[in-house]
Amino acid sequence: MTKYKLEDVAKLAEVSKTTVSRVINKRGYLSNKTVEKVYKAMADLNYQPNAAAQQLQRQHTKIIGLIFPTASNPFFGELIEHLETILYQKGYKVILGNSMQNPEKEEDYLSQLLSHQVDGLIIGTHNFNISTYKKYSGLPIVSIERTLTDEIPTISVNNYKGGVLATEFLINQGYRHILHIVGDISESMPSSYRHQGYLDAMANHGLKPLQWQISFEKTFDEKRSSIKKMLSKNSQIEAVFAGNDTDAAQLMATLNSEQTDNIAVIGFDGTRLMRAILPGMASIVQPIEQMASMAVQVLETRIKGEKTEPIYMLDVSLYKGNRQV
Amino acid sequence: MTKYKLEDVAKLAEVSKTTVSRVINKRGYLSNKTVEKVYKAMADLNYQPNAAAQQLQRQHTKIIGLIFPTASNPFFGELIEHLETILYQKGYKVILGNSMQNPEKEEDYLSQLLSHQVDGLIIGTHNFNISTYKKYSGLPIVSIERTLTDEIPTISVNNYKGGVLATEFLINQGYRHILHIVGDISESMPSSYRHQGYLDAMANHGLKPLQWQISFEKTFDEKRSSIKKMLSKNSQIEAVFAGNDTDAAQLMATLNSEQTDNIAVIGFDGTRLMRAILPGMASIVQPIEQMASMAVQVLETRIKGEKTEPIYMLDVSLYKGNRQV
DNA sequence: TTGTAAGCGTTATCAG
DNA sequence: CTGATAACGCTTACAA
Repeated sequence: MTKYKLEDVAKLAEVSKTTVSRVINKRGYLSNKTVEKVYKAMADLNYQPNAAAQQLQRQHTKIIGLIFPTASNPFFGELIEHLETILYQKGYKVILGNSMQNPEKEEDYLSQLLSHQVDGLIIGTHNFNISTYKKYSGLPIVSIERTLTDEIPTISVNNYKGGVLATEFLINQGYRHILHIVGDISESMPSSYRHQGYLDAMANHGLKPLQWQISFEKTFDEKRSSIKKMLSKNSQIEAVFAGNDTDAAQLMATLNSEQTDNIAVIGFDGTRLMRAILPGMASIVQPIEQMASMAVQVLETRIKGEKTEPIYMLDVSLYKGNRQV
Repeated sequence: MTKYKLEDVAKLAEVSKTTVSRVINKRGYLSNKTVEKVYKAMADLNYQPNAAAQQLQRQHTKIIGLIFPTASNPFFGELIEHLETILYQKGYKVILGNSMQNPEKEEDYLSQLLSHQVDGLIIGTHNFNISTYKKYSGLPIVSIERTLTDEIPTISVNNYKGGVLATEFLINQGYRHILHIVGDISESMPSSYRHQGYLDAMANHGLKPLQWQISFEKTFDEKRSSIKKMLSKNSQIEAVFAGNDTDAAQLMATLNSEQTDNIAVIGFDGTRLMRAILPGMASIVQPIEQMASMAVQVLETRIKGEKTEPIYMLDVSLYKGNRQV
């Protein structure tokens, strides 16, 4: 409420500002008597140090910036939650920015946050061409599932394997006309390898690939129309491998309402939420918590100025879905 | 990368620090010529002001703290996303803290963030007794769906009406044995009024209330066991009003897997996500975006030091669910 | 229209 | 063991 400063504490404890600072930071030699006096004074005033002053002096903020498309998608929601949890344990706070459908905002966050407002950045989005990121190379940035520049390390999963796993899961059940719903296609998205996995698995079994594109940024309403159009244009399909779980779930809802639940579906992400509320839906599960802790670990070595690998790839696994909960 | 300061820009542009500061903040009279020189110098150096120094001087941070149980629940995910979007437009950044199952963390965020690290706080959680909050009264805090102290304004929805609406929706379909799944019960949670609405609606129709408790903090696995137990102990029930959508969805999944889909279910929250992937599930929808903008609006008047109401109540509506998507 | 100097609240250096 | 004093990088009177 009323804002006290070091000086007020010092006065009350009848010592100097330096001494107070020392007891707060537990630095140097202090007599027990003064330590106690100071603690008492701090408690009496309910003193809290001014973060801005500390940051200015210490030259770091102990804040990490998180830039993701949206907090409302379960995958990002869970990722953000894990990141915050891990970072908090390490003494960091977290500034969150949602960049969805707003490249200017993304660039704004990048430049503002990096100017002494955060100690590092974890990015799971990018609406720019690589060149925009070039000027940030060398800074403590880690990217999740995006390729930004050669300098910025990427935390990724084995998307190719995921694509193969999903496709073969469907093929093994006897389906032949299998469609793949792809999201945004860009070389900077490792998720494109899911598509390659699908393509290769289909080819290996002599099957003809079919695909449909639904951009991640579309609203649910737009996605629903797109799904319906896809269904009406591909009457022969028997199974669908969706690029992510929400698309898969929306597809299942549509099939359900049209009594065509003989079409098999598999998604991608395997969040806790989706497996809890749609346990019957198969999915490729990403190790979200592991991705978060790897991202933090790599970011920390970056902050220390140490060398990191260009890419860290984690494993995925198949969740077959289970109607017998 | 290399960190430049005002002085470096000033030197390059051959003016004083003051002048550079003026052009950055567009304050006072400047000749076009100097303005341009300065802009050029800033661009050349890719200069970015030091946030800590600005904050120290200006005595505000333009950061708002958001403390919520978890980012991974769709309701909070969407709420957080809307809050971030609105706050960003108003020039604020957002520090996010998840407090779930960690009261110490919550208190830590409270005290740390309020000490000059943020200009205000939006809180959607509380693991404490009211007294802990007393010392923060008067500070720029707004709470969402929690009652903290008399001093802290609450943004809430008409939970009572929601409870009535949900219950009557089921009654009107002819169900008589209707169970209500309640979450955490505490006077500080306006959501308790959902329960009261249920109770009153049942009584008005001469029906006997039945309830089951599932704490919000439980894991999905724990919730699933609890749901199964509830089902086996209440074989006579025909319909369930769940306190939130994820519980409702998990219940539906369980019913589904046990071929007992003759039990009707209605949830509470009505997030975009849930309505998209489970369009068949009825729910009471909260106006999440409106709650976010109301929270920001009230917080801003608090920051200005102006008076606010103790409570702001928003309306809810019934989403009947729709199997014909 | 521009510059000088003081001050925001800490921490670090250097004396004592 | 403790205390002056000078930074940290910016904004803002007050002068010119």
